[in-house]
Amino acid sequence: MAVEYSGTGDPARSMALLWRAADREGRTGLSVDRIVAAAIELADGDGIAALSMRKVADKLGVGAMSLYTYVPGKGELVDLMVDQVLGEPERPELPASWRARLEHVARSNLALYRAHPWLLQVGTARPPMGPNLLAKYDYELGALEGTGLSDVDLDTTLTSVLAYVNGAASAAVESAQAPDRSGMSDEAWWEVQAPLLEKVFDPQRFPLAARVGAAAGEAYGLIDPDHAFEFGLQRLLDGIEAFIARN
Amino acid sequence: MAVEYSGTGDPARSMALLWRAADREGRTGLSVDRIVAAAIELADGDGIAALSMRKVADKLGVGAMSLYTYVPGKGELVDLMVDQVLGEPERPELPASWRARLEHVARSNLALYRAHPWLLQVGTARPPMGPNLLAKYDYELGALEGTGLSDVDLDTTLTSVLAYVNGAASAAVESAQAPDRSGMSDEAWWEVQAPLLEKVFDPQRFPLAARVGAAAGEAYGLIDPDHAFEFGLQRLLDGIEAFIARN
DNA sequence: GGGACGTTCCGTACGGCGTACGGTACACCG
DNA sequence: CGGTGTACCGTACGCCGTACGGAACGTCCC
Repeated sequence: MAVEYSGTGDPARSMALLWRAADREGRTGLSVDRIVAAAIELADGDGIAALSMRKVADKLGVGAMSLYTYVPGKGELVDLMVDQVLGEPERPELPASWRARLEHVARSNLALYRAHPWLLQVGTARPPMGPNLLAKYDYELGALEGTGLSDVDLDTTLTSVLAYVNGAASAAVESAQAPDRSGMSDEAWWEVQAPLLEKVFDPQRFPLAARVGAAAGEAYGLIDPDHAFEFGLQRLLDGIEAFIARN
Repeated sequence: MAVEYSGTGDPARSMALLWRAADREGRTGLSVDRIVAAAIELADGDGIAALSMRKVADKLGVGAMSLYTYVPGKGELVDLMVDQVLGEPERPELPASWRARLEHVARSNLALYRAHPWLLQVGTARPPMGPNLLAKYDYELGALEGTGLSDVDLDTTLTSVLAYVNGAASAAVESAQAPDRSGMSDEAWWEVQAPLLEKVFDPQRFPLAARVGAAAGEAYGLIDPDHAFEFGLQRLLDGIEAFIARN
């Protein structure tokens, strides 16, 4: 397994692609849009590890090298995929309370990660400055409008919430994928693991881990990653509420 | 870039490796420990994308296939790397206040991610149940001891903090790596990006993004990812404090 | 000392990857 | 109909993880 980073090619070319300047269509009907769509479909289904230029090309009934007429390389293709899916979530009028708005933003991001788990693997520093990223940023900032926070605090607060969502969504999404990926339910996994662990783990040495681990295992279903997501989100929003109140 | 998942081989073999049961040393001095150490060094330096069995073997002056005498495959090797680095942080006696303790836990995890950025890319569902993971869990639960929370809430609260740290550390670490990886400072990157963006971005359409983005850019240095990390952490802890108080 | 055996080490090979390079075949313009 | 630009893509290179089978070695028994 490795990690996908952004394209490092000509920034002007990348920007033109993101904003679909000079969008052509070849004689076989190939286009940037179709390539990006096929790539997203592949990554959604089999994970980003299974995304290859050859497979994208196969899916489109085209030779692998034909893709390079439209896209400079795989890095740039991933950038395009990212901006593309960032445009998917509907962005309805937001409710009146900032807290309900921010909750909506958080859950909508979770849903996006759920739909496209590979988003969690692509770097977010130096993001692809596409139209959908910008629209998303604008929309999400709107959640905090009217709270009286300074512009800088607005950005920082949103960043913190998105950081939390990223981390909690990682746990939730991975946990949801694990059974499929491994062909083993959580229960089955534990049934294999528990007796092995028992042989090497000394509860005397780590009493807290033993006690709390057992309690957490017992309560599984009540405290799965989805509930952990909501719990942490509410705590974070409580803290933000206090911050807003005292500002 | 792809993503590294855990080994999917024989769980008993994996467990034996993690706990170093039956640790041998070959005639060339090869051993699981030396392989894991070499792999960590490679991943720390060049990222997990640059970690390959052949490079690990080269580093040890050994043929690639020799590694497979000690380690079933790359997935298991990554598991071993993870448990190994989880054992690195010192775990001193914790301060008296739960809040100071939890802050310590959060910052210590950030430091770990900084030291081993590739940790952010490996899946955490179905974690490798090694000695150091368990020790870490036990130690970190200790931060919340004495707060009066139930065992289940203990686990959930810790999970939430770690989720936040994971997300915020992703941003901080990637942002710190970006200049090296791209050979371009943040300023240089913006100098290239800004004029391109100006051509396609309409501030009228996204007034909030334009205003706040400008303010955030202006304040950069004051609100870099490190400060965002601390800001969000304090908000989250504030929320947890309220939760503890009302429990 | 000699032989047998188990383990360690690894050369080779297979199927996959991203993509550089250069050629072919088509659409369009004159 | 001929010329030109571009879309398409076959081939090849250097990587990857690892299956397979053989070679080299340490150890033990006779």
